[in-house]
Parts: sequence; C-alpha cells; structure tokens
Amino acid sequence: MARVTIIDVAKRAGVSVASASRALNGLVASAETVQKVRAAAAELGYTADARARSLKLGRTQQLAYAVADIGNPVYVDMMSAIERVVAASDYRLVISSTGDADATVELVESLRRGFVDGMVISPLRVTDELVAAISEAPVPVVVLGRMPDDSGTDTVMADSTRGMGLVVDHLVSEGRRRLAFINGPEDTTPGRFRLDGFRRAVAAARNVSSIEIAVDDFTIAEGYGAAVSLLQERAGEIDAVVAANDLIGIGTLHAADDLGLRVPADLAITGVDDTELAQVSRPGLTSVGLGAAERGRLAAELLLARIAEPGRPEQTVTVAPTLRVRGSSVLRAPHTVTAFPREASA
Amino acid sequence: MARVTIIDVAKRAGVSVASASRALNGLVASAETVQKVRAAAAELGYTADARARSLKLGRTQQLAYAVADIGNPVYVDMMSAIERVVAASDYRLVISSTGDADATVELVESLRRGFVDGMVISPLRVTDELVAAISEAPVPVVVLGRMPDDSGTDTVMADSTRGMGLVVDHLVSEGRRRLAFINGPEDTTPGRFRLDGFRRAVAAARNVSSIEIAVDDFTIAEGYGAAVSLLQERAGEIDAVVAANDLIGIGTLHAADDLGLRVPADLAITGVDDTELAQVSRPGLTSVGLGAAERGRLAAELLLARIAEPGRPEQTVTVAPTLRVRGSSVLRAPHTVTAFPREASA
DNA sequence: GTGTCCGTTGGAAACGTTTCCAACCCACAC
DNA sequence: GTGTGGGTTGGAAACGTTTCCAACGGACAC
Repeated sequence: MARVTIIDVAKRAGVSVASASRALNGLVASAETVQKVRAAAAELGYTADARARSLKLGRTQQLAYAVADIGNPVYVDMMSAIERVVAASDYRLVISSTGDADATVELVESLRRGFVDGMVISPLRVTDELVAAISEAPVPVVVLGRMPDDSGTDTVMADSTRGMGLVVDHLVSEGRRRLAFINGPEDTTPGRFRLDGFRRAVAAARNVSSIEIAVDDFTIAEGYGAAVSLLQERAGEIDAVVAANDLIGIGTLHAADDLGLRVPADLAITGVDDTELAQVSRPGLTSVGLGAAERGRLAAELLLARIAEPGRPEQTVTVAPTLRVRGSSVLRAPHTVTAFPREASA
Repeated sequence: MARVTIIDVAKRAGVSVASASRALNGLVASAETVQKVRAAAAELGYTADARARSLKLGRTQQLAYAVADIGNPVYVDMMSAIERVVAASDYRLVISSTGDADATVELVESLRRGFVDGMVISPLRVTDELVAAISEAPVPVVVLGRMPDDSGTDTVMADSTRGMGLVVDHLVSEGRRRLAFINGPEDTTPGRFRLDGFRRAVAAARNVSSIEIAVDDFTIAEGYGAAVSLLQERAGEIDAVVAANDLIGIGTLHAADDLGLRVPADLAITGVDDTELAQVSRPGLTSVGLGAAERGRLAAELLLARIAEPGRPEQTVTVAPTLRVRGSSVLRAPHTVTAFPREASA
C-alpha cells in the first residue's frame, strides 16, 4: 500500500499537480476544480506529506522546548502550558532535555539542522557560549530565565526578588526572626537570583538574622540531607527555613518531621514554585509561585509572535509571584498574596 | 547569511555533490576525498538539513509519545523514561497530549503525514476506532496499555491484577477487613483493570467485605470529593480505602485528615502508581507501583526494535508491580514487596 | 598490448511538495 | 473583428539531500 501522493490526486481529478495543490491549499482555483480535487483526495485518503512540505516551505511546523530538569515538577508545569499553546496553534512540540551546559549549547547549535521553527529554552545555567549560540541560532529562541541585558532575545523572567520578598515578609509578619536559607546550586540562574532576593529581603527587614547554605541539586534528597545537618547542629538558632524551591522545602519538611520538630510551631518552612507537591504535603508547604505555567504560556506565545513577525522588537516579560500560605508556616487559616503584575519591553 | 548546503561544501572541496555526500556519510570514498570534504564542511560550518534528509530518506528521525493525561505524574514518569531512550538513540521526541477518544484517533490517523517514524501511545480509552486506526498506521505504534488479543501490535502492559492483589493482601494482612475501592472512570483501561483486580483479590480473601465507588477523573479533587462523602456517610463501615491511583489516594488522605480521622489508625489508605506524590505525602501513601518508568522504557525500546526490524514478531510485555508500604497503611516500619517479573510474547 | 577487475567518481534522478511563469480561455469593450 | 484584461491552468523549477548507474582510471594478469 504505497503512499498516496498529490500526483495520484491530480490524476484522479483530471487536473495538473499544480492545480491540485492550489485547490487543496485554498489558493486560486475554480469552484469546479476545487470540488473535483477534494473529492479525489477524499476517495484516495490523501494527506500531504509533512516531510516534503517541510523541505519545500522551509519550515517544519514544529517548536522545541528544551527543558532543564524534567524531574522537577515546575518544568512539567511549564511544559504542559507550552504544549497547550503550541497544539492550539497547529504546531507540534519537540521535547529535549538539556543535560549539562555543554549539551545545552550543542542543542541550541543543532537548530542549524532545521528540525524546528523555533525553540523555548529554560536553561539552568546561562553561559557565554550559550548566549552566543542563541544569538546565532537560525530560528527564534525564547529564553525562560535571565539573559544579559543586551542579548536581544525575547525573555520571560520570574521575579525572584519580589518572590523572596513575599516569603520573607510573610515569615517576619508571623514573628519569625532567625531565618535559614537553603539554596540549590548557586551557579544556576534560579540559585543566584533566589539567593539575591533572599538577601535583599532580609536586609530590608528589621531585627532579622539569617544563615545561608547551599546544596548541589534542587532535589528532595539534597534538601533532606542538608536540612538534617542544619537542624541537628543549629536547630536552636533558627525559627524558619526558607527553601529555594519546593523540592528542597519538602526535604526539609521531612527532615523536621523525622527529627521530631513540630512544623510550624517549632519551625516554619517555605518553598518556591508552588508546585503540586507543596499542595499535597501535610502540612501544606507555604510556597511562592513564580508563575511557571504562565511563564511557559507567555514564552510559547512570544515565540509564535516572533515567527509570525520576525522584525518585531524584542520583549522581556516578568511574571508576578504569588505567595500561597499553607500550614507549614502559619497556624491561622491559609491565604494568598499576589504581587501586582509587572511587564516591561525593550 | 544563507543556508550553507552540501553544494557549497562540494564546490569548496572541489568534488561532486555525490562524493561530498558519500564522504560525509561514511560511504565509499577515497581517504583524500573524505579529508577534503570534511575540511570544507568544517570551514563552512555545514550541517545537513533535517528537512531535506527526511524527505529523501523517508524518515524523520523522530518518534512521538501520545500522552493521555499530562497532569498525572505517572505519565510524566513514563515520558521521561521514553525521552531517555529516544535521545540515546539519536531520535527526537515529539509530545502530543491526546484529548478525548476522538482526538486520540485523529492523532493516530495524523501519522499519515509522516512527521514521525513511530509512536508510543498510552490511551486512556481503547475504542474500536482506535484499534483500527493503530492497525492502519503507516508507521509502527507501540501501545502502553491493553489491546485486543489479536490486534497484532506491540504492547506493554501493567499487571493490574497482581498489583491490586498485592495491595489487598497487604491490607488484609494488616487486619483490615472492610475495604472501599474508589475507582476512576470505569470505561478507561486503568479503571477497568484495577477494578477487576480489586474484585479478584477481594474474592480470593477470606472474610473481607468491600464496597466500590467511582469518580469521573483520576484527580486529587475528585478523590477528595468522593472520599468526603464516603467517609461522612459510611465511615463506620470501612477500615481501609483502596484508591485506584495515587491522586485519588492523596485526595482521600486529605479528606480523612480534614474529617479528623487518624490514618492509619482509623483508616488505612493505599494508592496505585507509586508516584512522587505518594512518597512525599505525610503519612507516606502506601502505593503499588506498576512500573511506569519501566513500561515507558520498554515501550520505547520495542518501538526502536520494530523500526530496525519491521518483520519481527509482535511482543506483549507485562511489567511486574511493586508494593511500596508507607505510613498510610501500617504503623510498623515500611517495607517493599516485589512480584516476580513476567514476560510473554505472541 | 589487450583485457579484466575493482575502487572511485560525477551526472542525474528521485523524494513530494509548492509556486513561478507563461499560456490559455473567455468575456467584454472598442 | 481585434484588442485587452482577469481568472484559471499546466509545465517545470525548486527546496537539499541521497543514491543509482555509467564511466573512468589504474593495477594486474595474460
């Protein structure tokens, strides 16, 4: 059962291949031709070959999402938001997980193959090589994260500073004064900016002391390990743990539990990203959402917009954080604090 | 900066296009030609165009994963397992989320476009139309789930019967005798087989009574709602809830918590899939893993094997379940029970 | 010197589309 | 009757590869 091509359709309809193509694509063609061609196509069960179409048109109708860490639910949230936008726009979504920094650069460079029309990338680490690769990419790239100011790429950012501000202010308003920050790797984009946000917020608060530690990975296991050491050695010195993401927060929650500390009575704990994990843990993990789904959606839309209009000015969009207060930080009924949205373009 | 094609490379190397192609692809060519062509390609930064290559070769070097419900972590586990295999084999992975049954059929039919070389599909509902579409697909399709016996498609199945058996046996051995099963939609593959497994297990046990209810979706919210009603109306009649998946289990856990029932003292709760959610909830949710990651891996490998050797006999592989005992069902230290692996081919 | 064989090469076809361009037809105006 | 113009049409080129096939050249045997 050989492939049905447009040549077969044209023959059956008694018209030229050119006319068949025009009729099927809604270009200029007489009503009669359209009717004949449609009928022939239907009878033969014709579907245009995506490979041939891609070659001829120079586009694949595919977009890529380069995901940093597929084990982290926050990236899954982003991905599904992206998938929704992409599918609704008649594109397909190609998923690639970026390994280390070198592999990420390679991935961006592989865009030269022309297998997608554009890419959304959420890199964990933004190296100079990566910035260079992105600027030389033959198709549009939208970055979920931070880029140098003059990079000239569409960017969607989280507002880590205000996010951490919401967390710290909340803890302070709950009477916590001695905070410990458990960060992930500090050479990553989230690690760097969340630490920075934490420091600013602490500096702005009165009578608040803080200590900072960092772990090698944004995972539950790493968070648990670090929290156990921290709580064993310095439990008396702190009354709240600010985790750099939900996974570390969950790890800390478990560590506190295993060490017999009562949460939130003895220790308040907060996370970042407001993933489903924070929602289902008991007590619920207070967490500041940085709008992962929203960022994913915006990135995908920015990408589509740029493909549609390559000359448009680059945009940098920042998504407002939302604090979700749950049982891990407060005994009262939980509530929600949303920062005002902010948006900027360059 | 126009695309650099193999024609440019050939010119620069002073050879024909045919020779350039052969040299780059490691076909017959003299050492000298290879050297010249490689040098030219490197100087020009040549990369073969995936679109042209796809058309000529009739394959795209892409595989698709049609995921039933991207909001359920178990499918994310499958997806990342698939991604790993696919990426390691020099293929790309295209993700499509299948909506309802009609959309799923459409998706399979869209394989006629030739945008991928094969597909792994995990359909929630297997309709006759879907079976027909799969059997007529122009590229190999591997099904994660159940297919009619004579469908002649490679299939990777979970062993729901034994999985539910492990759960029920565990509860019974913990002294539970009055079980409630909260199922998801019963017209889905998991709904049907998990219910069936539950019934068999209960029938095989002594002195065990059971009730069954079903909800409209395998979600936390649905599980919570159903559990609240169930526990309010019939809390006295049951001592354990067997949830059809972890999401429903988590919902039940929260419902019990909110209603002041102690877990596991008053009520034991179990889930299915052994997702990260079961692991992080407190108490941990006892859950029987059906080998999602393993099934994903096997499906991807089966697909690659069939592409490599189209004539090979169809295979049906069943992955053994593993019971993960956690605090939601037992006060003793948790433990793990693995069923023996089983494999069958047709 | 002629013939044979093998390794290498280049021209051209092919993959299935879309689209350029010239040709055509017909209606209408002059 | 001739000319003009708009709407349709078909042939052929083009997208960038890979691969078929015929031709070439040199080495070797006779």
